[in-house]
Amino acid sequence: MTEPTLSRPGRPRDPERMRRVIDAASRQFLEQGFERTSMDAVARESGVSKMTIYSYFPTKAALFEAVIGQRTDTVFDLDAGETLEPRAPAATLSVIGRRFLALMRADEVMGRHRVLFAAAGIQHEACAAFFRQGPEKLIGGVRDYLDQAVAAGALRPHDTRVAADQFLSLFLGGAHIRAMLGLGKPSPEEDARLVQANVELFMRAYGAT
Amino acid sequence: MTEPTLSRPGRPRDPERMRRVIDAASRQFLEQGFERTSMDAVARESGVSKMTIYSYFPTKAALFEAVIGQRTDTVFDLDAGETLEPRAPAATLSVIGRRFLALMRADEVMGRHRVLFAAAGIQHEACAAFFRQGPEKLIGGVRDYLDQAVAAGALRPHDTRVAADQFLSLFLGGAHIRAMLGLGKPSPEEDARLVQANVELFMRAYGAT
DNA sequence: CCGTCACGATACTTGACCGTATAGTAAAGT
DNA sequence: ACTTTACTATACGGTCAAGTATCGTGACGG
Repeated sequence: MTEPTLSRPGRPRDPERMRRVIDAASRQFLEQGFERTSMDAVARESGVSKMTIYSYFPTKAALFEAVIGQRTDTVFDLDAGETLEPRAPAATLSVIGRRFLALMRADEVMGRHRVLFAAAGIQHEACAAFFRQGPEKLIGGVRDYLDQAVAAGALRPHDTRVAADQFLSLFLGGAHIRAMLGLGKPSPEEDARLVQANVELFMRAYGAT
Repeated sequence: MTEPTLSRPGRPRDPERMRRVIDAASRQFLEQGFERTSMDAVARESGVSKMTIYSYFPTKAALFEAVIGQRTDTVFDLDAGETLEPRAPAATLSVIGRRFLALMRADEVMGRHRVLFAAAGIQHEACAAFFRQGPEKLIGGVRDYLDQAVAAGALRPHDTRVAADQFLSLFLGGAHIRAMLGLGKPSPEEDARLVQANVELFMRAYGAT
């Protein structure tokens, strides 16, 4: 908690500029990847001088890490909107599935996955941060819900951690790979059927009825 | 079926060279990605002059496509080794799961996925070819087996095509993402448990007993 | 109003890398 | 022998991009 205004001599920094840089860099990194994005292009799109960017971030990799750390926390809040009803797991899992699928179909999210997979050996810290704040947190959230449903007697999985992973992974099959390869996304109807099929599989296996 | 030896004048091509080039390019592309691989490095590693490479492939992208087309067909033959017994789906799916998991854990395969995801918007043809010969063919193979099992009365899925996709996607959860991000592979014991859990989920939902 | 810092504009340095050009050598046919 | 083709070695051209250097301007505090 340092002073918000340190009141140093000279002109203060403009936080708006920083935001514009991150926004432009985010768009370009996630759309074109790390190597194909140039600092000049980021400067041009953000309307900020390249020198200013380098005054914030010492190197291109640093800007990249800032982009990855950005917004990863706001990705997904399971409890947003509808409340998760422990006694109606089929309906609740449908909601979770629909929202997870909408998330995974977003261009920004697919871009993030692509660029981080490509950076696997090189940007270890960014990959680790993403995994913690993304997939791991999501699985944990679903697991928490499953625990409630088990406590309510509505589900009987062997292991809620494993079951949460299984449920979410069901949405990462052929259609997702196809989309990740840039070969087109499924229609909303196909996605709706996917949600239904996956919830049904899950409930058949782990339902208490 | 053209003549194997066309007997043209001049020195014949050395097929061994071509193979060495593809091998070196494959290793580097799948390990470091398209952009970070240089033609000079491929020439150095393969022990072949750069000019010779360009006499085979007009451009770097062409060499890349050749690498992708390569070996994609030999990836996975479902019927290799054990025969698939339609009356014992639990055991058979365990075998399929184990082998699919071994495939997905291979560095070469993960590299292929990484590099093709990264090439999503750029190398459309390579991505399409990979999807057809990889995931699509695999799902089709599992689906064929499920059809046999249904005919034998051992399984009752709603839709074998959907069920095959579901079964395979179960192996693409957190552990797979973690590995794809370069954060380490699970132990053989963890993978064995994963196979067991997934087969159990699948059999509970779709088993005929 | 003056020092200090933020920022823009732009040119520059440096290096990597794709693809080509050139000159010479090796291996096959006729 | 002579031609034709495959191949090596090496150097080169051209482009692009990361990061820097310089000069100028504008904003803020004391």
